[in-house]
Amino acid sequence: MDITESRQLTASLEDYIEAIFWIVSAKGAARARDIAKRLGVKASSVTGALQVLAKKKYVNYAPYEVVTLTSEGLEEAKRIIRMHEVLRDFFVNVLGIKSKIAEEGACKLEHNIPKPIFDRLIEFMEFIETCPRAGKYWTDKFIKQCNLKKARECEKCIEQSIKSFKKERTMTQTSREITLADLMPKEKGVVLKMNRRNSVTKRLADMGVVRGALIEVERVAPLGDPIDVKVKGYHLSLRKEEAVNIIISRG
Amino acid sequence: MDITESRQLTASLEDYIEAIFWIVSAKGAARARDIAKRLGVKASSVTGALQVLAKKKYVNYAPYEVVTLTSEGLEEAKRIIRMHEVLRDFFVNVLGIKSKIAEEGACKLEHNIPKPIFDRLIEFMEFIETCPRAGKYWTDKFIKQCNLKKARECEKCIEQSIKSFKKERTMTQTSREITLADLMPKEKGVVLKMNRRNSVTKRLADMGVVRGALIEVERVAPLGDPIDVKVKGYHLSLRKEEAVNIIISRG
DNA sequence: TGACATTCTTAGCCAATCCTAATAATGTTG
DNA sequence: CAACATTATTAGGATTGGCTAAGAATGTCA
Ligand SMILES: [Mn+2]
Ligand SMILES: [Mn+2]
Ligand SMILES: [Mn+2]
Ligand SMILES: [Mn+2]
Repeated sequence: MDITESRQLTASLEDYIEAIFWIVSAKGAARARDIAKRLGVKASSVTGALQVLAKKKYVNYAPYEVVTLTSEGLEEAKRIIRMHEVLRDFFVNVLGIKSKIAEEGACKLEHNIPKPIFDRLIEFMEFIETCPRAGKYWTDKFIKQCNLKKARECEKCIEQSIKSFKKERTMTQTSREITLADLMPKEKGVVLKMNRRNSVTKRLADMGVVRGALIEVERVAPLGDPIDVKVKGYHLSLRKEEAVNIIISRG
Repeated sequence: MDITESRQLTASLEDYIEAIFWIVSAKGAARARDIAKRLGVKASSVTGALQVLAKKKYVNYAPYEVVTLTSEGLEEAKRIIRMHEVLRDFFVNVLGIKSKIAEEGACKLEHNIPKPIFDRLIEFMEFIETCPRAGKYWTDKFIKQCNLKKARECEKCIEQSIKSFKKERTMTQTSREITLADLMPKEKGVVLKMNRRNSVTKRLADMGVVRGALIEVERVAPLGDPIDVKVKGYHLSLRKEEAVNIIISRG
């Protein structure tokens, strides 16, 4: 009925975009054969999918030539990969699932998750990481217990928990405020304050860099600029002058 | 290639089975129109699905007659509904998602979850409910925080947590052992011991009634027999003489 | 019982997504 | 550059799962 080309993406097409993204990341461009291999389909199926994706303007494609993503395609790829990674991290870090099964499961489910559930899952994972009553030790406890098929020793856990609560409390009281630029790769912090209000902070706020959010440093360039961080499943790249305006507490 | 009829079920067919189960539960038998309405498809699509399901032996079907599930169909229905309910309960009870979105999301995802992930999710939900460091108050805290978009007051939470840990510890020490038959509907307990080893306890063990498992009483018949319980997402019906052999601690 | 309404099935269509087999384009190498 | 290998596309087909439209079966009620 509508004359305009539908830009709708099916689960299958999303997987093609995802695959193309990763192959392009690794090799600069994707060939049909690479895509076929990665997705476990025949080359003729890839040609068909590419023609559809090209019509929808998600890929740059001409017969017998290599494939890249358009800017719209790149946007979609990032969206899909964010879904994939959040789910995978939940499976691995919280549920303690083995990496391979977690990847496969994430890639099956990533296309069907309602947005409110996805958003809340991210918040929940943050809550687990930052709440003093849970934390890494707590999830590890769960995973270990599952793998050992062993009853919990709550007595010990409670005692240790009370101790670490008290320690954390005194630490929190004495710890100085630092900025995001002070963190090393793999370190995490909780956003306390954003010093400037401008278009950049607004963009960050849309991505979830708000008071209370958990932020993780992924990479820091040699001269400390830019800084790659992860917030709410988004991978962001910040300039140092932006990072120093984000006041955080280590944790 | 294989001459035998495939019994493979697609996501769509699983939804038909699920729908038929609920309609039969409510009305004794399902008509094509009921199914069409529930799934939001046209009646002709239902006829097609029913013909496929009948060939695969999941439904009792003859043209113009009402539909019921075969015993294989019933088994599948229970499996699918267990998936659905576990996911829904995770979304509602842990993530604090609104019931309608949780139902829809569960029904989308239920067909694609790898078994190890599903199993571990159940264990994780049990862990949250039974670990003294988490518990209902903890998840409520998370949900409330999300809905109010309000920073956590960890100080208070920690203090209260320490207090309730100590209280729980003394309670646990003084509490007498009771059996599953002593619980009222909606009460939960953790399995401490199974007094008898026989085919019944073995069947229960397969369903997850083992030491440490969380078990919830759903309904108790007027004379206290049978007792409907939920364990690991399974709905089981136990006779009282079986229930008294399951030693639990309340909570 | 007969007319009309409702329900169900059939026939035919379409889109998505995979496949195989044949063919075309491209790359490699002596 | 010619022969051969590799890679990509096309053509044709199967399956799944929806749809509309037409008609058959069934139910209802005066
Ligand atoms: Mn994926
Ligand atoms: Mn995927
Ligand atoms: Mn369902
Ligand atoms: Mn479903």
